[in-house]
Amino acid sequence: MDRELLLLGLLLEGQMHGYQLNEYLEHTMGFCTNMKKPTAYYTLNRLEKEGHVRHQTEREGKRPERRVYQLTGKGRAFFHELLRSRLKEFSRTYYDDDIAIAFMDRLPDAEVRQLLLEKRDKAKGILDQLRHLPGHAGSARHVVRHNIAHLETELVWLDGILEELGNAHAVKEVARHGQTTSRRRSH
Amino acid sequence: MDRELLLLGLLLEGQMHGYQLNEYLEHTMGFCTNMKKPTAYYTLNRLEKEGHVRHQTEREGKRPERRVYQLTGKGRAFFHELLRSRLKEFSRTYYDDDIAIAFMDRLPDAEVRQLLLEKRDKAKGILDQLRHLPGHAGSARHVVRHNIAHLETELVWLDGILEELGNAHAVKEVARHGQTTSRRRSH
DNA sequence: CATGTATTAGTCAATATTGACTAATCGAGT
DNA sequence: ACTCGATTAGTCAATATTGACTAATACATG
Repeated sequence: MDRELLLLGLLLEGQMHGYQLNEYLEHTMGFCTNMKKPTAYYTLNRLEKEGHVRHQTEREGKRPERRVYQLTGKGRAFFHELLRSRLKEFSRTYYDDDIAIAFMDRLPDAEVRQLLLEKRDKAKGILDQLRHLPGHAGSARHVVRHNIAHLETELVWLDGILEELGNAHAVKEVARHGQTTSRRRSH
Repeated sequence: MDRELLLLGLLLEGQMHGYQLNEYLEHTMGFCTNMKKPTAYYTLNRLEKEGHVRHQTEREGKRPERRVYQLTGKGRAFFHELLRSRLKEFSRTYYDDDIAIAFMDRLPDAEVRQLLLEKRDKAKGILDQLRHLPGHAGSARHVVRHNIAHLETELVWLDGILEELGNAHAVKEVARHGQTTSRRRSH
């Protein structure tokens, strides 16, 4: 993901210390990134080395020292450059789960059906979370709609596979009623 | 992505040497993974260290030595374990491009419109490639349909944004005709 | 006042990923 | 016979990512 763009974008709103940035990442931006804390610090260090951000240390009361980061002029320009380039590129998404799907015919249909039902539930859960997210303002709204749209597509696609598997199963059930044989061990 | 599952799955079909595996990855599986060569070798080494695959070296003619990899019994069991676990989990996809979308209101609408039109073209290009892919057999068919479905969703979503931007622009044009004032600066 | 738990603010070692490189052989054209 | 580009088979150094850890303060509660 575009870690640099994200951090620069957050700092564009005003200076922040590391902890605030990570709060923001995990809570407010959690619906569109999964960047972890050490990655944020790593990226901030890189941005600083390149002169896009700078920091001064401060402390509040007797709490540990903080680094308060802020954008430099160079950083602001870099943000806009990155933003333009990312808006016009399209980065193809590869779906992690596709690998398993590609090999699913290695397992008996009935078992695959059960497993995919579990997957479907989990996807549905995430979709519901997104739907009940407090309404985001501005462009963030598009991002929420984007993720909802893709999750809906995911469910429709999964249901398609499940139906195929279900029908195959039903057909087999019917066939079993017609003849007495019991077939199929699970490897 | 699930590099281990993919390599084990390929080796399930029969032994292969490194070059063949990478050919397969890049060409036959290119539509659902972007694993690169060094990653494949790295993963093979790990799988070997764990006893899931083994190799013997051979050479054909005077070509450089090859390592021919094959699954062990342990590897076969591990494949099925991984497969079950991946089929039932749902791994949330985070879209790289969302970060830029979240910040798009930092640029003037008209420019964003142009940039997103470029993005749309690129997405459409990939969709067309997928559509003209030679028909895959077995479960691979689901994977192709999966990716096509998501790309179609992507286009619909992009068109939604473009229409909003277009309309806003149109409204602005109309408004400018009606009154003389020009409103709305970006930020 | 002692103790446990949450918050704050990071670091570090281990792992994963890949662009760029090496180095040999082969085949086709000249 | 020689050269040039393609094929074959990897390696390596650099970069990116994160789980697990440290360490201090604050705050509640018996």
